[in-house]
Parts: sequence; C-alpha cells; structure tokens
Amino acid sequence: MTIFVYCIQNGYLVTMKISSSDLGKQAYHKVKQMIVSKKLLPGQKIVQEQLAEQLGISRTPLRDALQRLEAELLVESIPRRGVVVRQFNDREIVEIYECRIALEVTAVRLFAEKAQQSQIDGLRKLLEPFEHTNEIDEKAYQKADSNFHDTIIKRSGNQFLYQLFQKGNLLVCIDAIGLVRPPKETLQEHLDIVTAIHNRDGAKAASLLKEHLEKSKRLIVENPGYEN
Amino acid sequence: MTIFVYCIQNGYLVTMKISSSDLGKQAYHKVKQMIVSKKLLPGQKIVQEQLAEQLGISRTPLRDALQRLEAELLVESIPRRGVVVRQFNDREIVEIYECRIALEVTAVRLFAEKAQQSQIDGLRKLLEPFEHTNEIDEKAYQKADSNFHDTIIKRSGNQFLYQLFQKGNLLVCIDAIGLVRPPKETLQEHLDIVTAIHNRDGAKAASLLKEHLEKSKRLIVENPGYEN
DNA sequence: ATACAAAAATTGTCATTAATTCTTTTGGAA
DNA sequence: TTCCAAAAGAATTAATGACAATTTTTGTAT
Repeated sequence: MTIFVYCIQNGYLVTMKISSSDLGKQAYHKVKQMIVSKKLLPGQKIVQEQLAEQLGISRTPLRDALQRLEAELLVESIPRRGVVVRQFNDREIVEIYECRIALEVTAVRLFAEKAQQSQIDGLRKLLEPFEHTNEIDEKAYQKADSNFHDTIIKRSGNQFLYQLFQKGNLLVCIDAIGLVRPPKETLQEHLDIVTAIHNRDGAKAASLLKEHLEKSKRLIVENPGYEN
Repeated sequence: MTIFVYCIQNGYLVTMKISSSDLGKQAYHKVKQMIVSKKLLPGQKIVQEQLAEQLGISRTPLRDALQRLEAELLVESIPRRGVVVRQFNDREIVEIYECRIALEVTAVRLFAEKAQQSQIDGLRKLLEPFEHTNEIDEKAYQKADSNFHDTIIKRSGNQFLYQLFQKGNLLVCIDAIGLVRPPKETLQEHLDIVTAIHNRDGAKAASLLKEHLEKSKRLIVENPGYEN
C-alpha cells in the first residue's frame, strides 16, 4: 500500500510517498510484540522459515528483524545454529536495574530542570486516576507506571539517552518483568517525585527516584532464588 | 576456512568447528573499522553494491552488518533511500557524555566494591608509564586512557552495563572524539581514582570519576560553536 | 544403551527480479 | 532565453526464491 502526503517544502507544494512496505521494520515490531507478550517464550528457538510464513513474508526481512532484536539483546543468535529468544535470570535482571537506575536518575534531573510546565502537568495527570481510590486496577496501574517512567526518559531532552534506553531495551525488559511492588506503595513515591519536579528541584527528584528504584531492586536481590 | 578446536565437555573430548564463514560478522567489524578510522566519513552515503564488491562479498551479509551498525547508532538507515554514516554534533556529543557519566559512575562504584586486587593493580599499571615524566606521548596516553575507562566498565561485574556501553557505542564515539583535556591534567585525576578504588571507597571513586568526566563535558559545552 | 551413518531440516549466501528514488531530459509558459 | 514542471531513463534499494554448507534428527548396527 502506498499513501501520498502533500506538504509545503521550501515554499513549494511537494508530494511525498509514504510506503508502508518496509517489511523488515514491520516484522521487527511484530516479533518484538510476540516476545513481550510471551507468544515466543524465553529460550525458545525461532525457526526462520516457519515464522516467516506465519508472518506472510520471506526470510530476508525476517532476518533483518532478528538482527535488530539481537542488537537490542532480546534474542540471541548462534551462528549456524539459529536464533533463540533470550531469557534473563535474576542476576541479569538486577544488572538491568542498575543500568536503569543510572540512566533514569540522570534523566529525571534533566527533566526537572528543563521540562515545560505542560509536560510536568501531563506527568501528574497519569497518576490522578489512582488517587483517592482503594481499588486500584493492577493492569491499568502497570500501564500508567510504564508511561510515567517512559515520559521522564523521553522528555529529558537527552535524545541519546532515550535511544540508549530503547536500544538497550531496558524498558521492554522492565515491562516484561512487570510490577515488583504493590501500587499503594509506589503511587505515593511517584507523587513525591512529581512534586519535586514541579518545584524544579532536580537533585531532590533524582534522589527520590533513585530510592524508588533501589527499593524495587533490593526486593529482587532479596528474592529467594537469587544467586549472587 | 575452518578451524577445529578440541575441548573437554562433560568429561568427553569433543571436536568443535569454528567456521570463520560468518561473513556478516566479518563485514560488521570491517565496516565499523572503516567508520572509526574515517575511511567512511560522517554524512557519507554507503552504496551497498559498491561497498559489498569492495569487501568481496554479496550484499546480503553487508546488509546484516549495516543492520547491526544501525542498532549501534553508528549509521542511519532511511528506508528506500540508503544508509549514511552518522555524524554527531556538539549537542549530541554532550548527550553521549551525560549517558557515559551516568553509567560509568555506576560502574566505578561496583568496581571499587567488587573487583579483585589483581584487577586494581592492573588498572594502576596502565598509568605507570606516564608518571615521573614530562614528555607524555599523546597517542600512547590516549590509548591508556581508553583502556583505563574500558577496564573499569568491563570489570564492574555488571555485564549488561558493559553490553550497553558497546551497543550504545559510547566507547567508540568517545574514542572518535579523542582527548578533550591534556594528559597532565587528567593523569592525576586517574591516579586519585585508583587510590579511592584501592581503599575500596566506592562513593569516593564515584564522585571523583564524576567530577573527572564532568570537567571534560563542561569543556565541550563551553566550546565555541556549541548550540544550546 | 552407545556409536555411527544416512536423511531431513535449517541456516547462510548469492543471483535475480520488482519497487522506489534520483537524475536528466524534454516541453511549454513567462 | 530562462524558469519551472512533467516525463523518461538510470541508479539503487528491497524482497524473493534457489542453492550450498552445516546442523540436527532419525534409523540402524554394535
């Protein structure tokens, strides 16, 4: 399918084609979705021809997609053996958390210092539905939580940091891990962070977020089954 | 070419073939080298057929390589338009530095807390050739500097962090940027950091490294030509 | 059960074809 | 003539299918 877009460029009306024919990128998103939604299980081998047929494409764009996913550490490719969905053990999850803390704390400081007021308000709005209520829908909260952290990183103003988050796939991994602590506990922490941002207190926001994330990390470390 | 490796696996002698036939990975390393060594210039378009012929391979493995390099942010692919070598402006270099600071400060804390004594000694040895001398060879120092920081990250014990550094290509970018400050200035800072690590003072090492990197970052920001 | 050999499945690579973009040429109006 | 727009042609990328190399599975004999 091809879509035509008309726009003004250098004062002239130009027609631009936006072709949705990039099978590689499409496949990338689909396979990523399949991994996150556990349709492809960790450790499972991906048979290329089979999956390609399932997606209705040939192997070349699928291989492109797998290449990307390997770079994002979501799959592992062993030459001549094939590609398997990567699985993270507890030690690796803690490693991921440590990286996340390092980058996200930096992001929140930048956000507090530079973000526009409307962006701060937007962040605040994400939390509203869950205030003043006892029955918190876990699924909705998880989504809001994910959005909350994503917004801070995306709007930090440091685009490279955001790319690193995506390419390093920290967000996806963290989504896959799911909620570590109950909403009741984390909601207040989120609110406090927003307050600090609102006051443009970057250092305070950073230390609050750090403690917020460290708590979750500690829970994973102290989890039975964690091997040091 | 095929190489056979003999090794003991589960108590049995096993022969393993290591085929260097992975053209994709080979091409990846070659092209990466070409970018770092400026044989392919920033902004330059890569014509796939041309480069493939130059490397003596077909376009399929070259595309694999470019896919990887795109994930590492070293090249940029515009669908149906081609692949160009990515160039970083000052603003992006600062962004890269901010990410580097976040991750490397975390790494040095872990290193100070967990590293074996021999690793700390190894770090110290890297600096020795440049002490007690007035004539510092810039090139040799740059290599030592690069090794110094690489060691801290690699031996932090957090493998994911190291992968993130590689995939995010922070190290390569930083190598490409080169020395920001004169050796005389940074050598003493490096020595102080080693001392803190030697004393297992993670917090001290972290704050010293942070200041060390922040100084370089500030120099870039204050550089004429930096657009905020 | 174990070890080996043959068969099947799967991956990596290439050459070809189709689709898209870029460049040049052509034609017409100011 | 000069400028712009449309059309034709060349160049380049994307995708498909086919083939060869390699691994995994299956079957058979020890």
